[in-house]
Amino acid sequence: MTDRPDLAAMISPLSRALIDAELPVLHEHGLSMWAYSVLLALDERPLRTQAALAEAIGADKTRIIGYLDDLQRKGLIERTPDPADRRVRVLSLTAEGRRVRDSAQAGIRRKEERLLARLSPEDRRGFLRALRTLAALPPEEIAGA
Amino acid sequence: MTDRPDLAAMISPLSRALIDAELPVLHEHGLSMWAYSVLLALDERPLRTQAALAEAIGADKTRIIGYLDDLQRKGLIERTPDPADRRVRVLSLTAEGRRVRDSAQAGIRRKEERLLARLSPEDRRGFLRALRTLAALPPEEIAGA
DNA sequence: GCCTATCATCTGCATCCGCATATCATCTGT
DNA sequence: ACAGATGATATGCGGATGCAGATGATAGGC
Repeated sequence: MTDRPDLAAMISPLSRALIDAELPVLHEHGLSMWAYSVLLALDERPLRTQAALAEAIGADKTRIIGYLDDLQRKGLIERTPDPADRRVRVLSLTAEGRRVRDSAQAGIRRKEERLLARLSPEDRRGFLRALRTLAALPPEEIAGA
Repeated sequence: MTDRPDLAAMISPLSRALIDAELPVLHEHGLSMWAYSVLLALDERPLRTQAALAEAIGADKTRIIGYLDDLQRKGLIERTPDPADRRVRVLSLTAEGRRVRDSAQAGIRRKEERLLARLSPEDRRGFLRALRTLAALPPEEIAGA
């Protein structure tokens, strides 16, 4: 029952392989991993501050600035000064940003579907459900137990 | 059906959180992640060359040397010159190496069990089976499709 | 015996990362 | 009005990483 390879020993190389597989897809769309993460996070809901964005995608708030500059320069996001608090730059996706996000994500999905096709329907279902559950946990909960 | 977060977007942060959670456990045993990987790999089967080891655990063959030096200095592994080919250093775990590996792994398992306890039995089963399947794939297979 | 390939090792380079610090603008509570 | 907190930004440090040589020892094919 408990005889299994370490979780991390299976997950980490898998994560690395996934990223290696998907990075070329993103590059075709002119995106880095961080840039793609930003587009994904902003699509779910607009964020009011850059610090909140960094927090949401697990990025360093100082390192993320360059990526935001890039995305803004390419017209994929907007940084609007918040009239209610002029320190804050409200972040939002442009129509073009949404388009690029959708087309990049479609490419990613195609790759991932071909991977998931190797699993039995039950395993696939359990895998995805478990992954959602675990990915939703705050890191402290994982560290704590 | 296909409406789900990107695999990589769930797996990568999870992998990161797992590592953050487990690193302190390894450090209690005086091990780094790479060192622990080495112990795990050598326990499964002794490897004849260091290049093969590096390949097996996805490490850089030049960067791994320092970790091997450390492990050898601590008496956890042995690097024996191969009489049949004196260029080669045959790698093996010492009894102490096995002991440290076991006790570190027990700590890791405890943490991981507490995490897996959050899953339903079916999801847990599917998750682990899927993980084994996917982790067994060579990276090229993941990249290729 | 000689040429080429292989193994372990060292070194240097460019990159990325998390983190800490500092600056400037601006907001908020008193 | 003033002090302290907060947001965006720039910068530098230390560590880790992938990668590309270069070297010395040794094997193996011819």
